[in-house]
Amino acid sequence: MQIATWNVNSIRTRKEQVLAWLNEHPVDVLCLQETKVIDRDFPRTPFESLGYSVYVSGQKSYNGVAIFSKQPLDSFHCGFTPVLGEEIVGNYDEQKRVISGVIDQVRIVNVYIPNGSSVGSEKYDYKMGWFEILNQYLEKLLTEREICLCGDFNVAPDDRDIYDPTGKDNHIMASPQERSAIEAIKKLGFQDAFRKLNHEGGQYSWWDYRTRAFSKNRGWRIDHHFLTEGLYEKVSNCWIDIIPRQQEKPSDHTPVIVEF
Amino acid sequence: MQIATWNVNSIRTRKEQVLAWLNEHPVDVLCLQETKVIDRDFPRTPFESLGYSVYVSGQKSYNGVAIFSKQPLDSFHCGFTPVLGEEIVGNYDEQKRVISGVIDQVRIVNVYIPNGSSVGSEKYDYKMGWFEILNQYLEKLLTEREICLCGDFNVAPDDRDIYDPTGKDNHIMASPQERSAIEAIKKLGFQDAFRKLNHEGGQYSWWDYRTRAFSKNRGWRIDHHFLTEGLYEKVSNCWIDIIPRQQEKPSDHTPVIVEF
DNA sequence: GTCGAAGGGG
DNA sequence: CCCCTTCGAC
Repeated sequence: MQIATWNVNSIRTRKEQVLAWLNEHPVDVLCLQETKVIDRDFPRTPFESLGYSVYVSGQKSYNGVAIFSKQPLDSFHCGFTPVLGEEIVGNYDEQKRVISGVIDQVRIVNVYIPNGSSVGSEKYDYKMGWFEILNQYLEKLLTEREICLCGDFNVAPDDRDIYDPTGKDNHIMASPQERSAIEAIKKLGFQDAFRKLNHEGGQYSWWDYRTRAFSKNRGWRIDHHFLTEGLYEKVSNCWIDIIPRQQEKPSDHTPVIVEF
Repeated sequence: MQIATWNVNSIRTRKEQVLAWLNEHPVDVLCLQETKVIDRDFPRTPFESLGYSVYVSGQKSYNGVAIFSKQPLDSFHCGFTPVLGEEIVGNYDEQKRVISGVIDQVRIVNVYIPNGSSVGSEKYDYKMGWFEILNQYLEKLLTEREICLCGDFNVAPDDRDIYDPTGKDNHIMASPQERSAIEAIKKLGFQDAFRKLNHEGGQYSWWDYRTRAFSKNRGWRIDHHFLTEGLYEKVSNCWIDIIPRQQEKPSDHTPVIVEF
């Protein structure tokens, strides 16, 4: 089974590129982030024509997640609330950042973790609060079955995951507190699929548009698959496909694919 | 000599299509309207690389005209003021709608005539006032040499030039007053090059984006070449190329070419 | 429908 | 740098 994750930065703008990529890489599951479209306007049909079942949870302008799956998903839900209840979740489901379903007794959890703006900002606090809810949500789901938790985490787990880590310890996506949140996920029993087979740095999944970072390969590895032990041990490959980032009008992220 | 006119609805957005068209149709002169860009930001270089001299008169967001010419232009000017003086022109040169130069003893006058919004509106009055100044401007230039007056006139000269003329006599681009303004130009000695060789209706140069008018061929012929007698008698062909209007992300207008 | 602008976001 | 929205224009 191949499961890919890709922050597409607007599915309507990236539709043709995603279709072309799926034709070349007919993965079993594709998890999308930043679809930026309400469910009614999601361009489902072309992906359904490719043989995918399409599951979406979107909002206007911002955020939004989706799962394309060759097999229909079981036990599908959106947001934290169906698992944790409104009491615990509060308003953390207002932004559409979580979508999940089960395929072959594996629960896929597709997340778009808040960016956090800058360390210490209000949005940073929201990010950290979001991680706490995510932790509780995962704890509940772990009682059921194996989990593939993937998506855009907006965190580079360690210094190998940044083109130049010097002076980045107070930088968003690299602060100790954000990395602790990743460690907490690992403590639950999740392991970084990419790091099973790739031990070197220098492989990235996101390059900032603003500084023309891609042409200088000033990237970050912030898109991940975190797997429970039963899946992790079966991982045969995990790689980043930078080709889509080289196209005309690309997303700032590029797909990451795990195979097990 | 071939002279084309094309309202491109933003030269920056249409750059590649105009380049592709010029490669297929290496006309001697291309007159553009609605370039929608200040002169500093006009993408001159790709057209110069094709062998054209580039003359521009643009403004931010709206209007804007340009001439591409295989031979450099003589006696080049922009607006009415160089010919009529500020006294007569008033503020009619604030909007960039006129550009002119001489090639092979022929004066090219490229115009983007105001749309006029709706009959009786303030913008309609501006359009009619603009026609009056144009008339005076042409009278002056007629003392010099033959003239090719071309561009987007925003007027369908007669009922053959509208897909369905019924009930259009109070419609913008078809009102008696606008058609009188075209008649006044003819009275100065100009003749509609397209009508020398095409007597039937049903050939259009503009189709509204809004109503998907192109797919239903609900068009208007509002882009013209008006020629003085010495040129008109030499006209060997005049045709509308609808291919560019069939492309992806087209302008709402398509090129019209005269040959003499 | 499509354009450019302006403003918010990353 | 690129996306989205809202706006006026045609």
